[in-house]
Amino acid sequence: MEKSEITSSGENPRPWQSYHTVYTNAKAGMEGVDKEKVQRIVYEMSKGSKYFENEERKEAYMRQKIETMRAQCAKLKAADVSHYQMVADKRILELESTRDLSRIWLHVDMDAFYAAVETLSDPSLTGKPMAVGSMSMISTANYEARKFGVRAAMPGFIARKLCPDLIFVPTDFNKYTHYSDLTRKVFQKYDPHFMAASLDEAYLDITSVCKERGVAGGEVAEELRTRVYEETGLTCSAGVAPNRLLAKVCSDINKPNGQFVLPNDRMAVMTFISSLPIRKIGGIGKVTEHILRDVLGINTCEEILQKGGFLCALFSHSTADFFLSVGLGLGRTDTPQVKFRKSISSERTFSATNDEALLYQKLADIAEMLCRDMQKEGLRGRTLTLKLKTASFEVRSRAVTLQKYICSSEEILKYASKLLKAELPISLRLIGLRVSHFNEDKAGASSDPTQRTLTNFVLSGDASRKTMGGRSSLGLYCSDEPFMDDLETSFSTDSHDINHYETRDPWDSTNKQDLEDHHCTFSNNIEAEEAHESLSNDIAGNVNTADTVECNFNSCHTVVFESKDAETSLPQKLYVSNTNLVNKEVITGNEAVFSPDWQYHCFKEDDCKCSLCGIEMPPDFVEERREHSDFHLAERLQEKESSVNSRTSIQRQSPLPLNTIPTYGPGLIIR
DNA sequence: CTCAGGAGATACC
DNA sequence: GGTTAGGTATCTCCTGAG
Repeated sequence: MEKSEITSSGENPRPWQSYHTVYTNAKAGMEGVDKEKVQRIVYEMSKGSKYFENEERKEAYMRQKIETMRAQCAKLKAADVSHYQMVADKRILELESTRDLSRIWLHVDMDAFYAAVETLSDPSLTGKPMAVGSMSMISTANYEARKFGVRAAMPGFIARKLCPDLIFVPTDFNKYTHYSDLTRKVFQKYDPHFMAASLDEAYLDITSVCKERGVAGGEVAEELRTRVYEETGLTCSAGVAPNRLLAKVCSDINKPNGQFVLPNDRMAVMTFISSLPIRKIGGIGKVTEHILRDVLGINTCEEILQKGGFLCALFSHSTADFFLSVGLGLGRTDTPQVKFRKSISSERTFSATNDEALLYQKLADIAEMLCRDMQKEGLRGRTLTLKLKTASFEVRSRAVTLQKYICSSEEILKYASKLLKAELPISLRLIGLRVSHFNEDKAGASSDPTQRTLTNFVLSGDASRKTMGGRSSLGLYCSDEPFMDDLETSFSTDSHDINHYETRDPWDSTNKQDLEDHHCTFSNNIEAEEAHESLSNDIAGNVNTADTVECNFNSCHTVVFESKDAETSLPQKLYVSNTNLVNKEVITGNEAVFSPDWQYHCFKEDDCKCSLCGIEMPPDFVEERREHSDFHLAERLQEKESSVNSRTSIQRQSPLPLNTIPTYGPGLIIR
């Protein structure tokens, strides 16, 4: 860490040098900037503010972390050092053996995207320093503004100080989405499975294009950039390399409106990576850069390999692996087939207040916004996280995982209020809400088969393996394709109607018929006690839970049936995973292996008693009855499956018809 | 011991 | 005149339950 010199009087003549911000990192277009001046202005504008004080706290925390790690290093004996060196050497060999130089990846990055789009719609902005954003935060600055040190993630008032003539343009996502779509149409022609990383960035596997046309990656990149310009009037930069991690680094080299090609050659890669500052690597940010530099003296990727032993000694397995891969210039070369959203959130900053009525009002507004966003995508989740930022910029989060999936603003607000209540009194400047753990998402799909939910059981189609001494579905399907389990989660979006018995509300003590609630967790004792009362009223064990399902279900089924969504009344389709049966028995219009209305069979109209097992449920337990029916459906599937057991070939394929593949907003990969 | 969940931190655009 | 975003993902560490 660079230390500012201290004068004999104890005064630090250049205190700004030790004020580290994210925007001191070199960015394209900022080469000629007087960094010292920028840092001084940033420091002076920030000094004394609550934000600044918080940054200092964070900085102190980081320094402490660094000290601790240095001490750890110092404690290592010679024997430890050689041991970890061996561990690292072995790991490096293993990682090296995974090197794949067969693919050609292209990373496209639009130049100052938002700013460029704004200039397109208002040509009078051309040549003038301009930033998209507000006085509190800037999203993007054009190259004229960057000359002054203005950049993304910088507050507008500081930017204005750096560049008094700076023009501010408010963000307009509709506009950016429109242009983003235009660029994506071009990308699609080069790689129909391209990965959109955000509105303005994408990864394309151009291996086939290069082979088919007998041209080099650089030529394809040139052509693609020209076409993007023709279609949109916007320039972009590109990087061509053997993997995505390197392609991303390469696209930044000749920005703006340029490209850089790294050949698919091990020597070329190693030479390229050796002198590369670690901060250029995606995933290594301000903090990691400082830690690696101040603890181990690592500045370049080459030095990562030299310090491999220490990295293995200090960091977790996965983190050390990541660092070593970076040192070797390795990165992902596969094309994930699906990538699903794992959470959805909404947050707002406002002027700090401790007025409780006001805070609840803000909370209600956010719950409403989040609910709207969730409805757009038909999402329901069971974990709700409240995010708070205090007036002193301290960030806290409080979460609760429910036994049912929620999506209405009333429900969100109900639980969010309880979480907030426990924090009062408090002065806040931000409130946020996040919902995660969507139906059967990856995190919800327990790897413990005894904890699997009914849906998971049906969807994964692997039920039999448990009793047959086989491997879990993850093991079978995902051994060499890590995204296959994502594929399974894909069904979750539409599957909330065939669900398990986790419907109880930990805070609803009026629910006398609640089922067992072993997995619910609470964020604070008050609520837990309240819920405990409720739990004591439970009639436990009166219904078989999904956990008890015995599994003789051996892969290979696609079942499609429709039901009505309880909230929206919209028909919901559920696709149960499958293989051979896909073409033979199912996809014939809306026909399903099991009749669509089968799920209601075990409860006759107005009858609260299950015709199959005799269990009774109260008249208003509509949802619960349907879920109970689903349970029997699973049993039927199981029986059906045992009769077709001989068909074992597993050819996983997405059972989602094209038009049902959900599309997501910016930042998500659409496959 | 393993797993799920909670909390905080980090990173990227 | 004061003013430092919003959305998503991932990792680590910790804790309680089974």
